[in-house]
Amino acid sequence: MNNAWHTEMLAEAKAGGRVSDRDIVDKVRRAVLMQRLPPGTKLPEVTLGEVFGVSRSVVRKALTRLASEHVIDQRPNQVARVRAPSIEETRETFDARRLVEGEVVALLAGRLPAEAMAALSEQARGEVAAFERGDEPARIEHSLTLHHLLAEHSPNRVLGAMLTDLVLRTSIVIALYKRAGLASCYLAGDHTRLLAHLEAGDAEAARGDIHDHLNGLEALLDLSPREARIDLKSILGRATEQA
Amino acid sequence: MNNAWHTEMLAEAKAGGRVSDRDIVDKVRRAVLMQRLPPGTKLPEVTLGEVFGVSRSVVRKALTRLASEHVIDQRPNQVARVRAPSIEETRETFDARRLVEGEVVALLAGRLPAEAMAALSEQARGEVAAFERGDEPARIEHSLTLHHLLAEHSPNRVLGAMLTDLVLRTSIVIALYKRAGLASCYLAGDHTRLLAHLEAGDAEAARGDIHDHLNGLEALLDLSPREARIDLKSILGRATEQA
DNA sequence: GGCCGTTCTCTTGTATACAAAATGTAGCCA
DNA sequence: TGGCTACATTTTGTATACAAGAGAACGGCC
Repeated sequence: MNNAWHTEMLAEAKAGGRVSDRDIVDKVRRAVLMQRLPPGTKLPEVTLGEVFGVSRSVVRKALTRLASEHVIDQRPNQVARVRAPSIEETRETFDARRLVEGEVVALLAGRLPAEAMAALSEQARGEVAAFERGDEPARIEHSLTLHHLLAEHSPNRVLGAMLTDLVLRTSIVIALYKRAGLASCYLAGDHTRLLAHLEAGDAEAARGDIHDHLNGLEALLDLSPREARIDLKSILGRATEQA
Repeated sequence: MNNAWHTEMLAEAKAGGRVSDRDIVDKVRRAVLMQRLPPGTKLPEVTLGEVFGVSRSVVRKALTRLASEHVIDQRPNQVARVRAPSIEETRETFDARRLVEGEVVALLAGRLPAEAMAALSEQARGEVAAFERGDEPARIEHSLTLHHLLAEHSPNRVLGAMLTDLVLRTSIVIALYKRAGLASCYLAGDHTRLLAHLEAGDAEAARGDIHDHLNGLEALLDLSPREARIDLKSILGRATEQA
């Protein structure tokens, strides 16, 4: 039984002091994003409770939130499991994000205050630096932050909230379906180009940048049906192994 | 203290036998949609528990789900309240729905199986009939079902789920901001026209139909800022009245 | 040897008890 | 009269106990 993540999370949890359901959500989400919790991993309520030092009440609330974020699957009378989005859903998630993020950046073009542009540029620069020194986790962090900033600054907050969700979901499937042997899902220049068009106020160019960026990202994934089956098997294998 | 809805819900609840969190979510959602629960109405956990004959555990789960559906506001250490979307959010919700539903119907054009088309037509016909006999609740029901069917048949299920959420949210704000004295928010022919274009497979025409339909709906609302203040006052008045 | 039913354990579903926070109220003082 | 503080009530946050269901292991049977 693989329960290495127990001790890892416990260490992080203790450092922060008291833990609330939000802490659990953040930690689990991060662990899924970083693939420390592979799809299919069971997340029993008592176990999580022991790990974080809280009762099942808090854990249950956290699990409910994680389910609404599409991070885990929660079925009645069954242990919650880390979700394994299908190939089909992956494609649909990318399509949805193209639509929503394209609209958001089009709305955003030429409207971003200087400080927001500066924050975005900082993330873009940080991503380049992290890539060049081979620090993939840090690069992902910067890239995620950049897109989350776009979502936060969306003039349309409803679309912004949707984008936040879609960014998380695409990140999860990228980690899941990243072509084996690929060190990084970095697309040089994409973010810089987008930021330039945003500052110039060219809405359609920005929308095009987003489309190109997401197409490029999707092309880095291995979404062939044959591989999908193999992946499914390994997921199921892992699931029983950790039961 | 106005607690008429207690007895009303209780009656409905008892009829169904055992109640689960899903039942509570459905009933409260419906009540909000039908404006039996005006914005600002407090929803204390114990009260709901007594009404439905369940403990706070179940109620809490239901409230969490309702909050994730944007039906209620849940703040820490505070009683849950029926949400009152602002004028600004109303406009943004309509914009988001135009984008998403437009894309969904564009994807759907020419791809709907005969049985699905038949189900959609039936709802459209039912809406006309309900309008003509002046049964507004039934008309709303048919209209809602029609749009939910569109969302369910979306080839892209991620967008479909988003559309389901947006349909609910727009329905709530329509009920909220409907111009006073307007008997119905019915736009004759809109749904029929859309269905014709869907069957003909004209994606862009269908997208246009959705844009027109939502523009027409939005035009029926009273979204002037001056009125907004008055509405806010009345909302606050109601909230204290029912405290 | 393989398949099926039973039991047994583990996990979730629900209810309740207690603690903490916030709100509302009354009384006091300037 | 107006505002403020202290108290009382209400309501949520958390933990725990018990019940019900699902899944796994075991034994019997074909």
